[in-house]
Amino acid sequence: MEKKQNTLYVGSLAKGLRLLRAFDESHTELSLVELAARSGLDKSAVQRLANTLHIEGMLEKDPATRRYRPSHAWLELAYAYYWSDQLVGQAIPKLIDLSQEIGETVNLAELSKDHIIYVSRLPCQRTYFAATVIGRRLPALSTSAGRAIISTFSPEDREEAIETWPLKPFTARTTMDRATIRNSINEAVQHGHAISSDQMILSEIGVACPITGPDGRAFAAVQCSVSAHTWTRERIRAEILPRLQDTANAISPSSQVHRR
Amino acid sequence: MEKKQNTLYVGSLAKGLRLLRAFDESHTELSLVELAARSGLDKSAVQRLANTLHIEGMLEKDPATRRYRPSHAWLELAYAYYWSDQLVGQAIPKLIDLSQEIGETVNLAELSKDHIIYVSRLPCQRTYFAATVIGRRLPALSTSAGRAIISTFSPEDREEAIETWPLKPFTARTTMDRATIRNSINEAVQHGHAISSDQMILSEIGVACPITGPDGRAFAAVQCSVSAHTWTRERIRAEILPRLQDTANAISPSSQVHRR
DNA sequence: GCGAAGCGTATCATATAATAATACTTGATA
DNA sequence: TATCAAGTATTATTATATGATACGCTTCGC
Repeated sequence: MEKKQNTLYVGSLAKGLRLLRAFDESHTELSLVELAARSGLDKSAVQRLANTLHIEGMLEKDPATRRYRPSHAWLELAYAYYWSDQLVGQAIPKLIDLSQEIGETVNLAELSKDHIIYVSRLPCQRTYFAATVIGRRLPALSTSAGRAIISTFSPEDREEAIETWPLKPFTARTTMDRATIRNSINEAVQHGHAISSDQMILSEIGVACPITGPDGRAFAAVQCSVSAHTWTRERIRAEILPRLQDTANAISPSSQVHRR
Repeated sequence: MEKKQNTLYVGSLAKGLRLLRAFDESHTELSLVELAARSGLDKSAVQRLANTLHIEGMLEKDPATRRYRPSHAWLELAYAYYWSDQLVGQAIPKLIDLSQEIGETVNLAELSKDHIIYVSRLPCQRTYFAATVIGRRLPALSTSAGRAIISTFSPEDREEAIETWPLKPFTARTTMDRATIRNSINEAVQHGHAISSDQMILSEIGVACPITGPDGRAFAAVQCSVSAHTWTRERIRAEILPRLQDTANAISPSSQVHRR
């Protein structure tokens, strides 16, 4: 149809990947026609591709309903990812210590273009926003982790991020005003950490400290989510922040002993 | 080459998936020729397929070294998986409670053919086997979780599993003798839980209780990993087991209030 | 500092392998 | 029982993926 591009591009493979991406939090199992609808491919194509994915173990197929679901292979890919990500191995032990000390949920977030993605999560308190969020990708501007990371950018990059990176309302109180976000990030520049409330879930407060590279620019953040019902910003600053900051510093490559 | 099969099979897609699977714990980034070697495809094919995967955001490419790495998209797939797995959502809150109570690492494992796969992990103590293992797939016979699950099978299925399912030595002390494994599983049948030592890592003890479906057959297990340096089997039975068992029972669908 | 080897990149003629239309089967609904 | 929607199977056609080959850039050993 659309002559996609050069001869180094395998269209069938790309189409197959679109099928995988058709699954998300609100589409956990899909029928053939639903897959076709969501991927924009015709029924025949989906039939062939989904069948291939099934044979290759990438899609589970319910024999009764004929509907497709993600398979365990999707988790195996995550497993492979973890080994490939230097940061995760470095950070996990320190994150465990941290979560034990403060007794609250601790996350590791990485910058992924103009989003952040949660790479690691250590749930502690049983909170209602304790849903597993590993692999969740959120607009960087709307998260404490993203703002902490952006706060380490050069003024120009910072401004560009604030002006152009995407926003999406998740709660009624998600900040959609870029001026407000600019203030929040400026505060982060001052204090070395970012705090945000009610961005993803109501009455959730997030605190984050950037993990900086040798050049001082952050590419990840240690983040902590707590309930506004039991915490105030003041108490967070007093009780959580110091340890959070220490952990982030300890993880930052600039502070690492040079090895390997 | 080998005329794979019918017309409902898209070879290019399958080949692309083979590239993804070329990455594992010991192959975290691969060059073009390495990919070719590991996937069994020729250089040209890999060139095209890897390029496609890169364009589609499934592979990261280091501009300097030209080597490929898994991308964040691999985690997004895990995210989608979690939503599609009923059990995870049900289990997580209870697993959090459990890990808080006993203060040790708690895992959720599911049966995946003749392997088990770790679906969820709540690390607690900072142990040296605390490496993130979500998505790790291990021979069911070699794990406490696998044995706990098998122990709920009918005698015939149990025997078939013991005789035919794969084994692989991970440590010097991994049990490779099926008779010994049979004993272990028989014990699990008696007591409703399985304990194993030194199977994956030396001086690691695993305890697991099966999560059973309405038919009494297990498809998953709650598992707990502790260090043999601080725990004995007796103490595990006394202090961990009761709560572990309670948790597994609470998660088992047969015990759930009927909803949805 | 030179030659060779290894790797990534680019190009192209060819036929394989994916396509999309169509027809068949099944099972749910009313 | 008739109708419809969804899943499945088959086919001729051609577009699409193929893999051989050639080029250029690094890296290494001598």
